[in-house]
Amino acid sequence: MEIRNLNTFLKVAALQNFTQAARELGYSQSNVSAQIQQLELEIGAPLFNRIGRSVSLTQYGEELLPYARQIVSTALHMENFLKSEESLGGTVRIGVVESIFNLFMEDTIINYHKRFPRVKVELTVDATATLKSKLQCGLLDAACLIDDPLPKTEWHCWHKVDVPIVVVANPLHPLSRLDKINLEDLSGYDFILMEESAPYSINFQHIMAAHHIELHTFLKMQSADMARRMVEKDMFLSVLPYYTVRTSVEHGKIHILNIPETNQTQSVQMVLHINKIMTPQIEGFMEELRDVLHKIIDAE
Amino acid sequence: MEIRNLNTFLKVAALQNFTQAARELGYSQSNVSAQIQQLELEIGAPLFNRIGRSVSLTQYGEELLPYARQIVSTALHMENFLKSEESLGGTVRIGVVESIFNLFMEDTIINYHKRFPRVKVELTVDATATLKSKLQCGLLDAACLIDDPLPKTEWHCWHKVDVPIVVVANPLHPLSRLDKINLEDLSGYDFILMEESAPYSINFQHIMAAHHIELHTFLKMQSADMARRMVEKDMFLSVLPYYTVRTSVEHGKIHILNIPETNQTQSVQMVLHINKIMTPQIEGFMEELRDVLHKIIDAE
DNA sequence: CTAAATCAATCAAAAATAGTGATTGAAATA
DNA sequence: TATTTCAATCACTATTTTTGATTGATTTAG
Repeated sequence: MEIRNLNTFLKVAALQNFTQAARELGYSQSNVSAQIQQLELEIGAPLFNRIGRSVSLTQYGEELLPYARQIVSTALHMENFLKSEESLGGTVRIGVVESIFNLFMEDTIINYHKRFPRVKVELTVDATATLKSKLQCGLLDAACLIDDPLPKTEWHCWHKVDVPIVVVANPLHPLSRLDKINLEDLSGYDFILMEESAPYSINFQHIMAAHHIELHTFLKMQSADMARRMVEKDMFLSVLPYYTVRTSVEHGKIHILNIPETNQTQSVQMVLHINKIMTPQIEGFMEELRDVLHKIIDAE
Repeated sequence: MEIRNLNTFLKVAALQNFTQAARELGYSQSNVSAQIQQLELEIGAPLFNRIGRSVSLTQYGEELLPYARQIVSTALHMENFLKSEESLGGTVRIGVVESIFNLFMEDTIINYHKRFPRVKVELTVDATATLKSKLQCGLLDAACLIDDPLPKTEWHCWHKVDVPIVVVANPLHPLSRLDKINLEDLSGYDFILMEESAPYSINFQHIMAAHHIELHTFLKMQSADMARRMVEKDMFLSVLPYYTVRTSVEHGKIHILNIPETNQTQSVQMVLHINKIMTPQIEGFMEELRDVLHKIIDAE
C-alpha cells in the first residue's frame, strides 16, 4: 500500500479507464493493471467493476477514494513545501572581515551548504566598521567581526572566542633577535597596520600614544593576509591576530615579538543587530562558523 | 517518497537511533540507513544530523515530521477501516423460496462474494408466507419471493420479473395427448400442489373453485423441485412456475398443458420490509440476484 | 453483419529496487 | 587502553516493478 499505487488508483478512478490513466501517468497499461490488482489483493476486495470494457468503482473503491485522496494530496503538498523557498530556503547575507574570510570561510560554507542545501549565501568581505553599519541598516543579516565587546542594547553577540593580538616581524628583523622588547624599542621602525576601522590597530595606536612613542605607520590597508605576506618578505613590523600568522610562525617565516605592554586579546564574535529577526537559516550559519572557529582556534 | 520510507523515518526520528529502529521495524540496519538516504536524496536535504554516534533531526527533518505523521497515520486508519466490519462487512440475511434457491442461488452467491468479499451471507429457504413474516419482524434483511404485487405501504419491491405459471403433467399422462384442455378435464386427476403459502397454488385453487370443479390434491409440500421430480416419475399433475420445469420440458420429461383459463403469471421479486434500512450490502445482493435472474429467465 | 478498433488481462523477460550480512571506522564507554 | 556501540558502506541476493507482446472480449464503424 504505497503512495504510487494510490496515485494510480486515483487516476484510474478519475478517468474510468486503465489505458488512458497509464498514458497520463507515463506507465504501461499492463503496469496499471498490475498496480490496481496489487491494491485489490492487499485490501482483499475489488476496487473496480470491469464489465466488458467499461470501468467503474465498486463500493470498496468508493470507500478507498477519500483516504487515497487525502494521502496523495498530503504527499504532494509535502513535496511542494519541502522544495519551496518557504522550507528553509531564501538567502542569508553574511559579512566577515578579511582574516576570517581567508581562514575560516571555506569549511564554514561547505558545512553550511550541506546542512542547508536550499539556502543561498551572500558573503560580504569588508572592514569591521563598514560591516557594522551595514548590519545597522539591514543590508546584512549577520557578521563575524574581531572587536571589543559591543553594547548589548544594540547588538546580539554570539559565540565569542578570545584571540590574542600579536606584534610580528620578519625573522631577520633586528628586533627578532631580542628575547624581550620594550615598547620604546619599536620607535622608528616601519609598521604595516590595518586601516582605521580594525579595533586592534586602533588599540595599538592608543597604547603607543599613551607611552608617547612615535609610531611610524608607512602602510595602512584592509588586508591582514597581505600584511602578513609583506612582513614575511621584508623587514616590516605589523600588529595582527595570532591565528592569521600561526602557520607562518610555525614555518619560521614570521617572528612574534614579546612585548608585555602590547598584550591584548580581542573577541572573534558573531554579531546580529538587535532589530534583526533570528531565523534558523542565520542561526545555522552562526553554528557552523562557531564550530569551524573552535576547531581551528582551540586546536592552538 | 513512499509510505514505507516515511514510516521508517518516523521510527528513526522517534528513537533517535537507526539500529533500534531497524530492530523494531524488522529491517536490517543497513536497510534503514538506505531508506533514510533515499528520502534525503529525494528531498535534497539532510533529515538527520549524525554527529558521532548520536542522531538528531535537522530543521528539514523537523519540517518533514508533521507531513510524514499525517500520511502514515492516514494510511494506518485506511487499512484498519478497509479491513474492519464497518467497511462493507457484516452479515446479510436473505430469504428465498426453494425454487429460487435451487435455480439461481449458486451463481448469485458466487458473484456476490466476489463483489463483497467481506460480507457474510445467511440464507434461509422457506415458504413465502414464512419469509414475509420474518421480514416483518426483522429476522431477515431481504427476500426473493414469487408473489402477487404487494402493498407499497408495507413493502419495498425491486426488480420484478414476471414468470408464467403452468400446469404440468407427465408426458405419458392422458391429458398430455390433447392439444387444448378445458378446465373440467382436470377433474378427478391427482394433483401435487405447493403448500398453502405459495400464492400461485392458492390462485389455482381459487380458479378451480370459481368454476366449481373438484380439485383432487393428494399431496401438498414445500418443494417445487420434488413436485417436478414426482411429475417426471408418475402420472401426476402439478402447477408450477415455468422456469422450474423448463429444462425438463426441453428434455421431454414433462409436458405443459394448454389450458387458457389457468393462464397466470406471477412476479419473482425482491422484497424488503418498509422499516428496513437499505444498505449497500443488501442492495448489492439484490443486484446480483437480479442479474442472474435476467440472464437465466430472459434467455427464455 | 462483418471488419476494425479499443480495452483489460496475462505472461515472460528485463530492469530496478529493496533487502541482507559482513565489514569498517568513528565515537562513546568501561 | 580495550571494548562496545553505532551508522555507513559494500557486494550480493531476493523481490518487485515495469515493459512489450499477445489474447480474448467488447464496442464501434462501415
